[in-house]
Amino acid sequence: MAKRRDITRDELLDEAEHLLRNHGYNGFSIRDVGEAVGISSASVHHHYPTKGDLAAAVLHRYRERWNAKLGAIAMEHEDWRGRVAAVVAAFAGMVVGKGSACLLAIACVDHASLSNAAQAETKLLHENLTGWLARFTVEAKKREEIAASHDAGTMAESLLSTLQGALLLSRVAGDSAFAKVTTMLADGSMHRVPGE
Amino acid sequence: MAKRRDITRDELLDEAEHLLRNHGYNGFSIRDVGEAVGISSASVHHHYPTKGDLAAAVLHRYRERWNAKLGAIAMEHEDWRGRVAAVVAAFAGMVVGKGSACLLAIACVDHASLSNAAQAETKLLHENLTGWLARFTVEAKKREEIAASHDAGTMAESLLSTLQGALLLSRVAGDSAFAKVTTMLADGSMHRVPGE
DNA sequence: GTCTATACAGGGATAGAC
DNA sequence: GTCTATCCCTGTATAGAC
Repeated sequence: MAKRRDITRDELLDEAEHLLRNHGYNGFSIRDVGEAVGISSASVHHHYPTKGDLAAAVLHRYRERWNAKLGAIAMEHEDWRGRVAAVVAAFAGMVVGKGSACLLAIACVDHASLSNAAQAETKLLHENLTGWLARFTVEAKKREEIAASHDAGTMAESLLSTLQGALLLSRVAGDSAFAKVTTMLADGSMHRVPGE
Repeated sequence: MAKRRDITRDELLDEAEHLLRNHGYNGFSIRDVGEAVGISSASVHHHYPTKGDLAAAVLHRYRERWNAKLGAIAMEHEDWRGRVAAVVAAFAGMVVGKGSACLLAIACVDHASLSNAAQAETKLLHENLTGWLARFTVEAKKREEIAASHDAGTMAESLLSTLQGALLLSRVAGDSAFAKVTTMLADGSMHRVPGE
């Protein structure tokens, strides 16, 4: 049979993303992706010539998803606490459950194994995420919702670091540990209210 | 020649740790370890029968090193800020530079690939690290150096999460980003002083 | 777009000599 | 304790038929 069901690229990316999250870049094979979706490894190569291309595509789609999500959060929430809570919820929702772990963390650990394209996507992913968080921080400072003790870039990096770390550690610490840490974040305990 | 130079286990562990940090568990081979230290893969297997055993040994030694370090910090510093600064410095020293990344983060990402022994070591590593940090937190609360707004376990987990995340992200964000985040941590901006 | 077949490299692990 | 040789499997990738 010439075609079994004409796999869509999204199906391929879904499986690749799932495997990448749970096993790391060197922990899954093109064959694994094919089997999961019901085609041969040769067919996977038809859609994405190399494993590096596949990983770059997965990262690209992931990044776009995050940008859409953070843009929506920026629209839906105007206050700092609301935005932080929404970001935390987004991380918990997009990322926890079927395999936890954010692709950014995975990509950092496996950075040396990635293709140039995938490394570039990783850098962009980090820049986009911190960019949004820094924007939120700047606006919150203008509204005097948080103290201006540190620059926005550093606060954004710190917030992202905590989220990434907590997500990663949840594999040994359990989901409840992640929930506790993010609750602490969302409570705003990281950022002093001005006047104190 | 029967023996070229009688490799010590520590040499093997040094190289294995270096490779594990920089390439992840599935990103290096037993052959790589052997070549780096100057022996064949078969000889590596003589010291550590399986790759899982080797990884478990690396993690075990790493954990003991951290426990020794944190014990020393507990002795040398009595105040919260001093201890946090020392922990941050220890992370920067033990971990940044030749390959950054903490083995705990690596082990979490590659968790599914690890042997039972290595997974158990990972869990212990996490427990030991959070254990020390929680102890520091409890004592700081008693001395009223920090507010008792959250339980010690959560604060410890949060502190460790931030450190792990910042270390990981430094691969794309640069060492300066790690420095800024940890400076913010060491300043104690995470933890309100009581009475505010 | 999918398949089978295949090339080729690399990885984990073992056997047995020295 | 180290070596060489080897087994067997897996991984990436390609060629060419359907």
